[in-house]
Amino acid sequence: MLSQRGRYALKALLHLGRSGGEPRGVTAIAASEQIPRKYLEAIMSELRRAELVESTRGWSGGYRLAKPADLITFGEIIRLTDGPLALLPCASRNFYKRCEDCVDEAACALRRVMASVRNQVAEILDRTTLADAIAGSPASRALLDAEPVDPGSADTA
Amino acid sequence: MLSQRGRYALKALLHLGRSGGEPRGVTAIAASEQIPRKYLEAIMSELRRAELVESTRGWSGGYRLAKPADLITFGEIIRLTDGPLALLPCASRNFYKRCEDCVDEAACALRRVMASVRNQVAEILDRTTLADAIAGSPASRALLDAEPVDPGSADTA
DNA sequence: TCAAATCCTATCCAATAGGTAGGAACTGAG
DNA sequence: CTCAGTTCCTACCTATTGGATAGGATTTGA
Ligand code: FES
Ligand code: FES
Repeated sequence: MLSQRGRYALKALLHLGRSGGEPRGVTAIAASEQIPRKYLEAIMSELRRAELVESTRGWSGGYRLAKPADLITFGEIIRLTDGPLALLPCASRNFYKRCEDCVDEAACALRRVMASVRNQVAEILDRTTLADAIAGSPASRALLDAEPVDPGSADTA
Repeated sequence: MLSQRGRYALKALLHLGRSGGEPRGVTAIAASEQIPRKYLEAIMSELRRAELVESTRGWSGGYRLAKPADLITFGEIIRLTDGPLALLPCASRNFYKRCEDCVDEAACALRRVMASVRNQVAEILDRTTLADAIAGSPASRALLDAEPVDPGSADTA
């Protein structure tokens, strides 16, 4: 399960994606998405430091996406807020860490299974963008149907 | 990421699966898998209460699997030790819980994406058994081989 | 009877999640 | 210039959880 913080971040970013390029204030987002205002403030600050959003202060300031919505993937957001997608450190690509107590990593049965899980998860989350989700997620729908992916069709961005 | 506890449980169960039907004591498992003995003791107790393993006490006692290794799936183990497979409560089948702050769940873009992730994860974990993993995971290998193209590299080799 | 095993209850500690408080700094409208 | 509305920053709080240990009661075969 991802953290509430991560869920809020995703909801806020989707909100921004829906709002075109207009800056939206934290207060507006918080009210609209039912997120505690002060908490969201901290989250947006983190997203800004990670350069997923840009901010303008003062008068009619607020936040907007730093990139087009079809260039921001769920994968990068979740990795930012919740860390690894993998179920085990040894099965993660971006946050790899050795399992101290596993004698032979290459032969570890557990790791093999978890690596395949990670691959499937990353496949979806790194391909699905905010724009996809907003549009009704055509990309993830293809994956949802559990058909082996046909490389020729269903091109995203 | 799953908890250390969950990882220990999986390692212990795999160990039992490899040991045929002979009971293995906690001390033996702990030493062999490099798990803190007293901690593993508590974990095994939980697995027994969940009827994944059976125990015999006294002289040459220990634990053994309560069912054949090809009838115990990773899914049920992980759900027991770490709860939901899904990334969001609203995307979980077995631990479903409504998102209080989401107005219209049926229209929630976030939920759609997360539901597709959950389906893929459950697909693997509910099909892969301890026996599969021990045998070199033929089931998960099939899924692993379905791994499509890397988004960053040249398409359709 | 004794040693080895499971079983049970109670702690303990550090880290994290989730959130709040209060205010400094910026910025356009008036 | 002033002011309201905004982001920004630091600090703090509390409950829960993860990970583990302590100490012993209970069972059981050699
Ligand atoms: S190497 Fe990570 S579980 Fe074995
Ligand atoms: S319904 Fe769960 S995130 Fe919207």
